[in-house]
Amino acid sequence: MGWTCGLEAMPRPRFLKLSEAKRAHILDVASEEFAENGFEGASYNRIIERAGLSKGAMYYYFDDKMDLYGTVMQAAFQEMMSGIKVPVAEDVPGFWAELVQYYLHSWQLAIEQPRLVALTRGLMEHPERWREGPLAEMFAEIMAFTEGLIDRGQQLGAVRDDLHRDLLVAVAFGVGEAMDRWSFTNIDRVIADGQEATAQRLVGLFRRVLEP
Amino acid sequence: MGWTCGLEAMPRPRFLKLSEAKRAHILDVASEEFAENGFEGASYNRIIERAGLSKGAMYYYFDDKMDLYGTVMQAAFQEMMSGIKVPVAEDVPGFWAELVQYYLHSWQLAIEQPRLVALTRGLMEHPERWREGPLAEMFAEIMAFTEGLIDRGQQLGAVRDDLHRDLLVAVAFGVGEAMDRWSFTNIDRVIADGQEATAQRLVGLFRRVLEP
Amino acid sequence: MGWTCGLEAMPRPRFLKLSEAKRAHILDVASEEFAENGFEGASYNRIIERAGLSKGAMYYYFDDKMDLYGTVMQAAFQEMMSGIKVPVAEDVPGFWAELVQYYLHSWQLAIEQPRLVALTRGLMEHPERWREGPLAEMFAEIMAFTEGLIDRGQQLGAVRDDLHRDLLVAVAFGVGEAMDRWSFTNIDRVIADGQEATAQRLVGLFRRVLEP
Amino acid sequence: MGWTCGLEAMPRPRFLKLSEAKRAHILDVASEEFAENGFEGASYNRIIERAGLSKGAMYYYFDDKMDLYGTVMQAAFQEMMSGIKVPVAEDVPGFWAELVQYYLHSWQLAIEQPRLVALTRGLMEHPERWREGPLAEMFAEIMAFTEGLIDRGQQLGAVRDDLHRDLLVAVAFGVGEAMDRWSFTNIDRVIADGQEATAQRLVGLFRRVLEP
DNA sequence: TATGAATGAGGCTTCATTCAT
DNA sequence: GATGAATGAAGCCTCATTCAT
Repeated sequence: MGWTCGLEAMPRPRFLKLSEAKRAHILDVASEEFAENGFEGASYNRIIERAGLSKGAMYYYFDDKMDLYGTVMQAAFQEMMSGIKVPVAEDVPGFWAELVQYYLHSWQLAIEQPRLVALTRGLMEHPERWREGPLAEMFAEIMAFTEGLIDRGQQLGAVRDDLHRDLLVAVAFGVGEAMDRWSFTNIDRVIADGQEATAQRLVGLFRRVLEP
Repeated sequence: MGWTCGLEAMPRPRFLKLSEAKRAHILDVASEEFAENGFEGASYNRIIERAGLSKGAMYYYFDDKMDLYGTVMQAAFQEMMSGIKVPVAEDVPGFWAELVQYYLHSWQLAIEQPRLVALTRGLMEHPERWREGPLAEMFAEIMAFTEGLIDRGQQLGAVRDDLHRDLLVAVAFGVGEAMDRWSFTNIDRVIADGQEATAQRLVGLFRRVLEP
Repeated sequence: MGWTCGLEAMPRPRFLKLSEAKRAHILDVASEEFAENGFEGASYNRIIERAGLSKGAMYYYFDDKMDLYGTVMQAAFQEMMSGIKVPVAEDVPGFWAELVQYYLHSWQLAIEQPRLVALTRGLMEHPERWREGPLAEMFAEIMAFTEGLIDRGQQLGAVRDDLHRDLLVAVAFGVGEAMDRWSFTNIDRVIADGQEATAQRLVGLFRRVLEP
Repeated sequence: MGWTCGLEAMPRPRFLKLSEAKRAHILDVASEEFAENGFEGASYNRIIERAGLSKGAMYYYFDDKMDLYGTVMQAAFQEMMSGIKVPVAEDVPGFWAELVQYYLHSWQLAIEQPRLVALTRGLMEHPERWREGPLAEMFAEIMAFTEGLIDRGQQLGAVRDDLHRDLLVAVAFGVGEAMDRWSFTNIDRVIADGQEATAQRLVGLFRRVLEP
């Protein structure tokens, strides 16, 4: 199975009954606030006000601030994972090609929807906070996917196995995030150098870190 | 020139008149609060209370919350930079040895004073917030040092020059942070594998990324 | 005449059209909430939710929170009064025997259905609130019954008449409630001493207060 | 030692530094609200508003609603216990005289300051709620005093010992409360019959319940 | 110098109730 | 008959900051 299974985990029937437009508007307002301020820094009142809802209505749709946050994050998560399938590479070149695709996909997404990056960053900054609760499984899924990727690479001999897998995952994440952040800040250089060429050079960094 | 120049940049004459012990206590309490909760999440009232000061006194020493934060961060910055000299390597092996020393130094510091890590992380999470204001120059100094390092490496031929310097810096930072975070979370593994051996393996990752 | 007359006093035709099971379920949920939290502390929303009804339905069956409370209290009242007949004693021993039966009956009920006790207690705590409104007549009925009992006792010479009847009633109530509360809290002692023996000792307290 | 020891238990230095008038006004407003509505039913915002304070000021004086409640209850407790000394009776008549004095004292107080009765009633209604927390010791003191009284009476042979002490205490409390409540509601009758004569008759009820 | 009383906007959440459908 | 979306006042509490003394 793919990665959409996480979706059913947090059903909010009343919210889902809203019109697509209204739902999108609420999530848009909320995700903007959460992206800019993180969970703690975001003002629930401000979200409610900007969404044009009454207090009661918001609490009718969502249990509380955290519930809304979970919903926003889940939508973001789903969008980030859309188009990403379970790894299927059968040989070393295929593995790297697949990994490159993954990165390019997320890179593209980050450029098109920078808010997703901010949301994810806000989430990853305090991993201990989400150990339990509705966001735990999102974490678990991301981790499971990444670890599966590394495992596959090691099986194929594409990925080094002289370091702890957790460390490899952490460093790969760090490299990816740094690249995203850089390309985000220096978007004009990316365009100047050509998106394709830049991408090739960026993903090369992954191989340097991960290869045996 | 060394790295202590940052200190004079933000003079707070009234605070400096306090006794060393009192000053240290205030900064200790404040840094704990900021480290645990970040800037926005920290409660200025709580800091004042725990420091055993009156409201008036605190607002006499510091203009406001941000002013205190700046002072705390500057002290942290100074401590992190203590013992770090301007790079002097004259050949490629010397350059890597110097870089290794830098990382080992910051690694050791992170293990001994985890609060510094938390403070720095809190600062780096919202770099756009500090573009202007008292913290801007701290950023500038760190960047200048790092860029100087990279420049030196490229002059010596130790560091690749096919990528933008900013990107190299960003990725190196990302790798370093990921390694710190990992070694912090898995401190028992570090000890089990031996601190020395772990360090060797960790800094090897830097070379992979940076070498031509 | 018996004590069921109270029922017709507060007709709620729409609620009565419900099936017996549904009616019982609603009253069960509501009485639990009211028993645990009193009238003010109870959450009407919570009752509605736990009863599995829609908001509209609940407000269709009951005018408002107070209306539901009145219905719950009336059902409780009816249950408490079930099996209690108008006093018929013709002599002094018979009077005391009858009074003992009344107490034992309510004691048994309190042990079997502690919720009734909580409901009644919540009602008695703010008697001034129910001076007017649908609960006033319940009060009146209880008082009428009790006063009739005292009157009968005085006629037979079983009950003292040197104190105001209201005072006697109040004190008798107070004694009864204290005994209930005590036996409720110390149920293990009641069982240890034997329920029969305890009851005998408890009702002896009534006679001490009421006898000439 | 007397009964004033409970006082030092809950110091609120900032509140105590207020002028006597302001302190009295705040406690007056608060005690009225708590007396009328109990702890849960009372509105902290309403108290703040009626006291003419800003929100911040109130939270400067008191930690929270419960803290204010504790302070109010403690003042009430102190007033109720004022003039009550530890029992000293040496013989049976002295014991009853002392008990009568206790009741008359509290009766007088209840008539003069009915709010105290309401406050106490609100407290006693949910004893389980105060098992822990700042009010626990008030409970303990009241109980210790009452039990000490009963014990003394049993030692002298003035009080029956065929019933559990707890039961005796509970019933005595119940009788006292009922008498207070009655005399409160029927204050005109009390005056009509003469306060002295009424008191004599009322305390006679205690002896009936408690004597061997 | 130094205090600490005072502010009031804003934080998240629950409430009983209404009404268009 | 019956639904459930919507309301907005009110709940308790924390915040960074000011200012008369």
